[in-house]
Amino acid sequence: MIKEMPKTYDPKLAEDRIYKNWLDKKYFHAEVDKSKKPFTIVIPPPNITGQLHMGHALDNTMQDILIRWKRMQGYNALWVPGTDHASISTEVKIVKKMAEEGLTKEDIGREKFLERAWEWKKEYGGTILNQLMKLGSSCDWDRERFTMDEGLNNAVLTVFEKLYKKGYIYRGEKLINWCPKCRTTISDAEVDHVDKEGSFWHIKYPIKGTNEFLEFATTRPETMLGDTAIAVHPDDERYKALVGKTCILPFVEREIPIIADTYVDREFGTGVVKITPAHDPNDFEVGKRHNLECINILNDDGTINSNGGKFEGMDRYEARKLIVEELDKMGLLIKIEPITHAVGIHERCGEVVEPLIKKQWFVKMEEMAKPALEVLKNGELKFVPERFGKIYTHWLENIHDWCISRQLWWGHRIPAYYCENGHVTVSKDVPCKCSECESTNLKRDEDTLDTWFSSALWPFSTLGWPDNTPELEHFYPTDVLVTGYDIIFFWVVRMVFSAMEQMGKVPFHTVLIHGLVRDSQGRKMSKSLGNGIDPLEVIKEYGADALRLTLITGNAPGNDMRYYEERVINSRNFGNKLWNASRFVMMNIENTNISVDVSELQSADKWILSKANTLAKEVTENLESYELGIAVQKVYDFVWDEYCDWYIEMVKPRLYNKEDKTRNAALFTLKNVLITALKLLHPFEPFITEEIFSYVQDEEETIMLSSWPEYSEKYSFEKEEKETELMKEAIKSVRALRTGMNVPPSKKASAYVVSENEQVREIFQRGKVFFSTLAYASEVIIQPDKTGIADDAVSAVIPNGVIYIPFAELVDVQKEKERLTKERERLVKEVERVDKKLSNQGFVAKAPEKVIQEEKDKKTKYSDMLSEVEKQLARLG
RNA sequence: GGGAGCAUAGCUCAGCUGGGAGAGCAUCUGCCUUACAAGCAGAGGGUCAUAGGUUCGAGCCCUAUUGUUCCCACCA
Repeated sequence: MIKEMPKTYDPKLAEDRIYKNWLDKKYFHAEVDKSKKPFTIVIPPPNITGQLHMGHALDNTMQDILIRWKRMQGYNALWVPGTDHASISTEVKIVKKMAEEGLTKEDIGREKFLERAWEWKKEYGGTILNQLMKLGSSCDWDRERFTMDEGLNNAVLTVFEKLYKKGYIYRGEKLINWCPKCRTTISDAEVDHVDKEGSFWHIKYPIKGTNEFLEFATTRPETMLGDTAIAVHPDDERYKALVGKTCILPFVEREIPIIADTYVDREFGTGVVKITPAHDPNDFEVGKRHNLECINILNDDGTINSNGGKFEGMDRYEARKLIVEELDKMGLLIKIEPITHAVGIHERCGEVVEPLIKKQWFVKMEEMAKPALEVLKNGELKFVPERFGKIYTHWLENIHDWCISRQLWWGHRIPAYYCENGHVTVSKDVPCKCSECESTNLKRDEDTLDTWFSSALWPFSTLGWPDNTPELEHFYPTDVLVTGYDIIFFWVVRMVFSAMEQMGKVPFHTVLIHGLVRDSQGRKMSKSLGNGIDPLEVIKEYGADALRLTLITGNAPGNDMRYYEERVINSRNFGNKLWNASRFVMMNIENTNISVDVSELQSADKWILSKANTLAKEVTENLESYELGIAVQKVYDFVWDEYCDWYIEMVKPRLYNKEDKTRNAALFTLKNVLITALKLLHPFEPFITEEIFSYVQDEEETIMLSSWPEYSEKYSFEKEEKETELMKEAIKSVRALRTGMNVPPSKKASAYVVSENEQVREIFQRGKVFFSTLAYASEVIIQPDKTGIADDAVSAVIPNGVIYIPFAELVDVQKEKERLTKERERLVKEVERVDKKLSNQGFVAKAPEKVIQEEKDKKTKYSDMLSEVEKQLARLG
C-alpha cells in the first residue's frame, strides 16, 4: 500500500501522536529476559522542583541516543527514570511559599510540613518527567522511581544502619559549614568560594603584665569573641620571647596564651595570627594541637550568642561593625586595609557560610575511597573523555569525612534513637527499646540526611536493592552514566564508593561527561541573567528532533557549547530535506515491496549502496566510542550530499522513464538506502524517522524495534564507488567551467568527452546521461581523440581525460586562458609536493606501502593532468 | 598555591589511533531545474596562538611561552 506523504512535515502534530503510540505499545518497557544481553542506563534524577532546561535536554538526548541505538542492536535496553526529592532546594521553596501565607515551618510543625511537601511532590513531581517525554525520551515509565519512595527509603535506612554498625558512620563534634539562612549544616561540596571585596582589619591585643601589644590582622573581627589563643611561628625571632605569655582579649576580658605553631607564615602580615578554634578550620586544627578551648560565639541564625558578652543577640555583621568602632575608640585598631578575599557561600542561597562546631553525623571516607580509586585505575570504571578521571581521583585522594546530617525536615530522617540515659540506638526499623539499657523512652534524631546520600544509591536502589530482585540480577551493573562535569564530586564519586561498598561491583562501566549549554555569547544560562532558553519553547517551534540534532551536532564530549537559533534552524532544515527526499521516493514508488537481483543494479546504485554500507560501519564505530557528534555528522552529510544531491539527481531519468529496465533497481536502491539512513538517524531524530519509516515500508510497525544496520560484504562495491566518483568529478568540472564562463543554465551546449583510455570511455558512456541532466549538455560525444572539436572550445581537464565544450558565440579566450593558467598553477604545486615527498629517502624507506602507493598514483594523475592543461593553453595560443 | 580545558575560515565549532585543512552560519555569483527557495549550482576566505623538539611526515605527540575559561585549595 502506498500512502501519500503530506507536502510538509509538522512536528507539532506528529510528535505527540508518535510518542503516545510508543507508550501505548509499551516499546520502552523492558522485562527481565535472560536470552538477551542487558543494556542499562539510570537517569540522573531531576529535582522534583525542576523545570526542564537545556542541560537536561542535552543530558537526556544523549541517554536516549544510546538507549535507542542499543535497543535496535537487540539488547534488552532499560532506561530507568525517576526524580530526586532534592531535600534542601525543595524545602526552601516550600518555606518560601508558606511565607507568602504568613506561615513558618515552626508554625505548622513537622508533620503538617511534610504533608505539604508530599502534596508539592504530587503536584510538581511529574512535571519534569512529562517534559522529558516531549523530548522523545524512551524511558521505561513503568519503572519510575523517587528517592523517597518506600523502596528507596528502605535502601537508605539499610545503608545507614550497615555503615553505622561497621563504624563508617559516626556522630561527632566537628567543625562544619553552617548556613545561617537555611539554618542547617552543608557539606564541603555545597560551599562555593567567591572573591569578595572586604577589609583587612589590623588590630592589637595588650600583652598581660606589659605595656606592649601584639599586632595582627583579620577579615572577620567579630570572631575575636571566640579567640582562645594568639599564635606565632616557633622560629620567629621577633616573638620568641613572648611565647608563653598571655594577651587580654578586649570586651570579654579573657586571658589567652601566646602559642607557637608552624602553621603561622612568618612572611604574611605581622606574622601573628589570632586563633578561633570554633570558627575556622585551620584554627580548629591548631586548637587540637594545643588543647585550646573551642568557644562557639554564634547562634543558628548567625547572631552572637551568650559567649559574646555585651554583643549577644546582635547579628554577626552588626557586631563586626560595632566591635571595630569600639576597638578604634580603645586605640586598638591600627588600620583598615581593603582586600579581596575568598568567601565561602552556600551554593543554594548565596548566604555567607560560617564554619562552626556542632555535633553531627559523618561518613568516614578513608576506607571507602580506596576501592573507588582502584576501579578507575584498573579500568573497571572509565570516564569519557578520560581527563575527567583526574578530577574524580583528585577529589577522592583529598576527601574529608562527609557530613550527612541536615537540620531539615524534607528528606530521609536519620534512623538514630536516643534514650534518656544518653544511649544511641541505630536501626532501620523503629526499635522498641534502647540497645544498651532497657529504656523504652526513645526519641528519634530530628535531622534528615544529605540529599546525595540517597542519590548515591540510585543505580542499585532503583532496581530493588536491598532485595535481590530479578531486575537487580539482570540489569545491574548498569552500563553508562551520562552527566555533566559539574556533579562529578556530588554524585558520581558517591555512587561509585556506595556501589563498591554495598554491591562489590561498579555501578556502571562508563561515565559519559558532557559540558554546559551556554547562550549565544558564551555565558552560562541562568535565571538571574534571564538568558535561559526554554527547551520546550524550542520544541514547540522547531520540534524535538531539531533540538536534539542541534544539541548533538558539532560537539565533543565534555566540551561546553553555545546555543543559538541559527543552529536549530539548520537542524530543522535538515529534517525538511529528509522529509522531501522521502516524499520524492514515495512519489515514484508504486509498491513498497521491491525485490531486485544484484545483477540488475547500475553503477550509481552500487555506489550509493556501498556508501551506505560503509556509513553504517563507521557510525556504529563512532557510537561505540561515544562520538555522538561525529556519528550524526556523517549521517547528515551522507543524506544531504550523497543521497539527495547526487544519487536522487542521478536516478531521475530512470524514474521518469517508465519503460526504463533499470527503474526497479533505482527504486529498490532509493528505498533501501533511505531506510538505512533512517535507522542510523533514528536514535538522534526519533520522531521524523518513525514517521517516514511508516510510509516507506509496511513490513515493520516501528523503526524503534527494527534492526540496526550492519556492514555487509554483499553491498561493498569498490569498483563502482570509484566509477561514480570519477563521474562526479567530471560533472563538477563541467559545472565549474560553465559558471566560470558565465554561461546560464538555460544555454545548453554539446560536450565532447575525450579519453585515450578505453575503460574510462566506457565509464562515461554508461554515465552519458548525467552530462545532460546534471551538467546541462545537449549532446554528449565520447571519443578517443579530439577530432571534430572546434578550436575555440573551452575545456576542463579531469583525471584520464578532457571535456570540451564548444560555445558557438561567446568564447572569451582571455578568460579561458586565465582559468587554465590558474589550474596549471594548482597542478604544478601538486606535482611539486608529490615529487618532494617521493624523492625523500626517509619517506620511501619508512612510510607504509599503502601511503607510498597513494602518492605514486597521485603523481601520475597530476602529471597527466598538468601536461593536458599545458596542451590546452598552447591550443589557445 | 595546585590542576584542567580552550586558542583552527568573518562568527560558532568539528577534526576519532600523526599520512594532502572541514561543517553550519555569514559573504559573493548564477538559478523559482516537475522532492525541497527551509532549496540548487558555483566561488572566495585559514603560516591550525607563538617558539623550539620528536618523526620520513605534526592541527594532532613532547617542552616552553602568551592569551583565555573553568575546577580545586585553610593563607589569617
